[in-house]
Amino acid sequence: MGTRVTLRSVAEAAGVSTAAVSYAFNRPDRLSAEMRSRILAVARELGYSGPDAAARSLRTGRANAIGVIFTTELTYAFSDPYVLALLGGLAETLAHSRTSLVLIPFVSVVAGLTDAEVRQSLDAVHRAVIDGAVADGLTDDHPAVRALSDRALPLVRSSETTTGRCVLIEDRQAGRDIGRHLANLGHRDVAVVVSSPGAPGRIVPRVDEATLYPYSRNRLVGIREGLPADARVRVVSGGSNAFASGHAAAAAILAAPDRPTAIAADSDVLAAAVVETATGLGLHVGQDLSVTGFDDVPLAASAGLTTVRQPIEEKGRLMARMLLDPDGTPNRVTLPTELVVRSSTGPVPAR
Amino acid sequence: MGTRVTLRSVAEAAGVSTAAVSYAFNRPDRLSAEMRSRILAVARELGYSGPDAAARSLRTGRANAIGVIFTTELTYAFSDPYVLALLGGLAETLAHSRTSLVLIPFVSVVAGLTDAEVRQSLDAVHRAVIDGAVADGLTDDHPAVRALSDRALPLVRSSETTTGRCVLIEDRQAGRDIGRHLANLGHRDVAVVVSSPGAPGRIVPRVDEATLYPYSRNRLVGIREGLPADARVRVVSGGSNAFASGHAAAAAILAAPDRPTAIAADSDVLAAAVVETATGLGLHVGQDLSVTGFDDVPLAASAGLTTVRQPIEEKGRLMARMLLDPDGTPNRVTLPTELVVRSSTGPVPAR
DNA sequence: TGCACGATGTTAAACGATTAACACGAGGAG
DNA sequence: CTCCTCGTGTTAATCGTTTAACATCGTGCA
Repeated sequence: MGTRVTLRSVAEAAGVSTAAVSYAFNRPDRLSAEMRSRILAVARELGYSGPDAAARSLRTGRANAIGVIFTTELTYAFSDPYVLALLGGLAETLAHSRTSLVLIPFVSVVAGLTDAEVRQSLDAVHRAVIDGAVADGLTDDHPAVRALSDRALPLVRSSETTTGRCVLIEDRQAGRDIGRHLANLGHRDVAVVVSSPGAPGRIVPRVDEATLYPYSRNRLVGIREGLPADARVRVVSGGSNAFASGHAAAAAILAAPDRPTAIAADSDVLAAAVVETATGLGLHVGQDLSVTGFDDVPLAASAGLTTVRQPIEEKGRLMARMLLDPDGTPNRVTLPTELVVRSSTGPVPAR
Repeated sequence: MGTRVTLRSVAEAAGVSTAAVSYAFNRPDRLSAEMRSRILAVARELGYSGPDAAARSLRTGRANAIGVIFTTELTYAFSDPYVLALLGGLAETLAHSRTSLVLIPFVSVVAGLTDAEVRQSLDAVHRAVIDGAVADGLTDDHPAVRALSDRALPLVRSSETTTGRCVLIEDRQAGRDIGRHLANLGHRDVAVVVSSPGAPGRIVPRVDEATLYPYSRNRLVGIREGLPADARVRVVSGGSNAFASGHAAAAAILAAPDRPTAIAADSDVLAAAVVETATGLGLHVGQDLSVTGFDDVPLAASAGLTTVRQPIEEKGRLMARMLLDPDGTPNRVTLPTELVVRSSTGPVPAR
């Protein structure tokens, strides 16, 4: 009574082998209908609810689940439209293959984490029972990525990697599109708000640019290329991809006496926050100040943001497919982006 | 070379027992520093990345993960602000206990699913390696809930249950608040848009009300109680909790020659869609037509929706805590709600 | 009649780890 | 000097399945 019901106890109660019970649950065709229903009857009677998930995973080597890990902490993730679109894409592909989505909480690698905290985070990565993982925006040397590839799990990433599989967009080219668009409008003084673990509003010195997320860095390089050589570009930390961070960054930028004529943000969320802040200061966005975003999430359209559209859901679908069917899919895919011009950008004001 | 590196192979290579290797990874205090570092060195050399997750789960009986299952399909879930808030709450509690969140794809039980599809869905529930689960809005007799409780997993729900643990809100009381509010404004003809698996826009006959989601049913009962006895109440299916469904339901309702003076929706998303549709038809919401929502998600404030606020994130936090610490938390909690009046409701138009 | 074959069960070897229980030697207390 | 304890390491049982390989038997076919 105190002991748990297992495959074995069912087998004993039914007077058959454990193999038979296993087949009854997994391979109906291997058993006569009569035997099968007898076994299932006994199982039901004993309150046996089918093979144990963990044991099954161990034995078969399959978990029927894939992990997901983000640059941002899980708690924030659910308010980030980019992440949501990606998850939506993943879920769509997974929906009909009885594969679950395991969201691994990873305390993001901001400064000042104790060793113990990092270790505990990594522990979650090690203990996740999964067949593969999707890592969004993480570099090769990110501890979580390392942990995953150490585990020899199939891994699909959304940033450049020489070793693994990835789904990319041309961040640099997209940056160039933005830079050129602003240049054509006459802008020569641009602030770039990058997603970065630092405190929002802080100026990112040139030497630190190497530490930015790869996509941020690439976009930044592109923006510089798209602008004339003599343009001024200041790089400002946008903190996490959230409204509050965007507000803080915008406030810092707009408080400067020689404020820029345009602000290019790393995401639509940040850009929308910049717009809000600017509007609050009495600025007319699209005239006094131009603002660009990135991603073209639904928010962008309603906020009238000029932005770069990337097919996020398609990215998710593709990543999932690359994980589920490693042989039927390429190692590396680059998806197209497109500059979408709306009302948040306009000619540089006549001084 | 072809064979996988395991705890055992490391032990052999290092000339120690498997126990020692296990301790090296799990219980540093059980080993001398020297021995431990020697073992870790050998492990690194062999490319051993730590104990296998599935084996560990089997042996310890812990998965370090909890499952989540919704009434809505996973693909839609990520665009449902209610779900996102709940997930946010869950994640918040889980963040620091190295527990992952397993999103189980369950093909929702709409009509016309083949047996095979349902079975496959249930399979995902059976195969999920988890320590417990959160089920949002599902009844006792939902197949997925049954599967979970058969597995004898701790389960926390957000709907009334005699047997298990749950976090509730007073749906009926909240409904009464809405009904009374509308009654005070003079409304006597109200359409209620309920979340239901049926096609949006369809009238739900009285006999079918028993099949609604429990929270829908309770709110509906409350609304009826809040309205005068002679008021007319028509119940309309809102389909899934998405804008498109809301539009369809609203279109159907507003097309009727004797259209109601107020529409009470089961969620803010549906309500916002109703507002859009009505506005598109030239109606002035708050004057020509009153609309109420439910949840008070961020969307509600910007849309000016009169709605009932429920503490969704708190719900999530609580559910997670009840799962992680079954002994330190009560079996059953009821959270408060509050009617929030905004501009989407107003006095019934003067005929 | 003989025989190969499909259908149906069983045997038993993994899968990769965790952890009581025990063994052993060194050092401290009495 | 003896006994107890503490720190380290090992032995071996166990977690609950899956599945190749084999045994058995009734059948259809030449």
